[in-house]
Amino acid sequence: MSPGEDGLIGIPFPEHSNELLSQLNDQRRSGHLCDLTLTSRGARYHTHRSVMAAVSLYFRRLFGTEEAGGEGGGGFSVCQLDCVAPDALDALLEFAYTATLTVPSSGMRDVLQGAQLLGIQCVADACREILGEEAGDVAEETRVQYTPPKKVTVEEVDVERVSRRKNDRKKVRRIGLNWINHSLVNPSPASPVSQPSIASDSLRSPPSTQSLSPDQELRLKSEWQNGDPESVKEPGRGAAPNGGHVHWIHDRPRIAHPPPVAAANHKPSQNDDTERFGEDGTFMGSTSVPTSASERVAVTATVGEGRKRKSQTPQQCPVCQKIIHGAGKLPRHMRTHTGEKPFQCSACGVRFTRNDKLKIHMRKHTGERPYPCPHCPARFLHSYDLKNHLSLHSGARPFECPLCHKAFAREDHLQRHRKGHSCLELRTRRSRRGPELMDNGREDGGRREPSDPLEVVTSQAHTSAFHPHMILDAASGHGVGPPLMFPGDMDRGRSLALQALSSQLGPHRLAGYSELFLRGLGLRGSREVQVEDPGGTHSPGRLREHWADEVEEKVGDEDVEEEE
DNA sequence: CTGGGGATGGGGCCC
DNA sequence: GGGGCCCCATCCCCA
Repeated sequence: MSPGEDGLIGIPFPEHSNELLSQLNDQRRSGHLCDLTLTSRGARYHTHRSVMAAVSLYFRRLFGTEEAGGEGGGGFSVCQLDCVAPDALDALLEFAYTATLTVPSSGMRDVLQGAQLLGIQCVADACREILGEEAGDVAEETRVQYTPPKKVTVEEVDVERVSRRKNDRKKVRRIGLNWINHSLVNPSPASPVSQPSIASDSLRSPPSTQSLSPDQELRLKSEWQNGDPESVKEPGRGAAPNGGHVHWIHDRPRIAHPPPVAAANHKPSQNDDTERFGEDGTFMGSTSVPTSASERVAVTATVGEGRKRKSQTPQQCPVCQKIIHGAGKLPRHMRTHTGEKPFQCSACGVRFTRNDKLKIHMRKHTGERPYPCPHCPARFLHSYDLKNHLSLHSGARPFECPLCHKAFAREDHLQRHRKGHSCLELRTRRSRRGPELMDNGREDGGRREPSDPLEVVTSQAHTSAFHPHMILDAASGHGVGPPLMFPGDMDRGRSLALQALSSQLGPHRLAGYSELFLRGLGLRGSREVQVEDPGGTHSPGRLREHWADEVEEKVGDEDVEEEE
């Protein structure tokens, strides 16, 4: 969706995905519209092909090859999965339809194996996390870890005991979105040791192989179609607990579908079903994998703007599809997927993925804190810590909440504030921004464009406050604004009201009704007075008008046009 | 909830 | 091209 398109208004419904999943789960439980039956050792589970294809790399590719073979995606199928324990299969189905994996700890290993066989990477990662295993350890059937049976909800698993908490979460998110797309580079999704081999293979692969030519793709598809079931039948690597097969039984009518029009040009990269956003949300550009040096340079030019010079030879991660800039950086990045930590502290044994991080860590043992504060005796391990610390001395709080105008010294604290529910104050219409407002020395007034689409959403989801400017901006067709969102339940009515209004008036007209509409929603009025100068013109936090003012500019322009 | 320190991943520069 | 070093952004944890 592009809110920037003229005349379009985008209204996200954040609950939609949950409701959709819930509906699908209801259908599954009732057997309604189920077009796929999974069997495991006599147990039968009705499900939906589309859901399984969405959640499982195995099914995705299986159905994908069917599609490519003109067999179509409809009909009814039975898939025999004796290599996946019934309980594990049940848990994985529950996960697919609820985004929550509930499994007794004693069955975690079965679930892990099932997840790996079916290519449900995020579940496999979570299981590994719980089992305390590195990727690839699973094949070591000799490892036995007994844990008392207890219910564990993976979605809510608190991995606070694990140092790599954030990374794992990120990894899960990334892989959940993108790993499936890696099917052609990793043609053995069912292999329990596939994940580490991905990395190592990719590291051995020349960069040119990271972008598959159509021929390569077709060849790999063929390999998958022909070879992968074999690999499943022969887990060989200790995968199948019973040495069983994954047996595909076709008993549905074949519906001939023409092969995808762009099959020959279809790349296994982001073009499929994921946006081209990096882990941090950076838009990777409209091209897929850069296949030539010039293309790579072009991508670099669009992605890396922070430094003076472009990075050298961006490479695409075969796992998460992210473009990694800089020569020699891909192996470093790959370790974030493999969990490999080759750098160990000789003093305490802690391991790190990167040598430079180990070096910083060693400062803890040596007592070295190379970043001293010039104003106080404080010293810091990281330069950025010093930077943060210096803001304390300066008193600068350049990061201000656009809604409650609370100022923060650190950007991440503002982000936390905005993502949380602490901002209950709504202050909207302010006097027009004057030139004095950019008084924090930053061109953007302390504002950073949210690079992560999720961040965009959460930014708008911030608090229960309804941010009218977003509507106006989107409706006015200026287009730079993110999509609309009314995050809280209390705003749902407003959302519905907006829908109704928009449907009657049309988005263009809606913009013209800004004042009326907002007044009707009771979102303007008394606040206007108190926000005229909430902090004093020269207060440290008077750096204001980030997102709000930016869109307010547009609103003002719109108003002028309306008056004219 | 906020302030502050630490951890971690990505990018740029350089050798 | 690989890797070291550094800076930066972001996240997590704790008080």
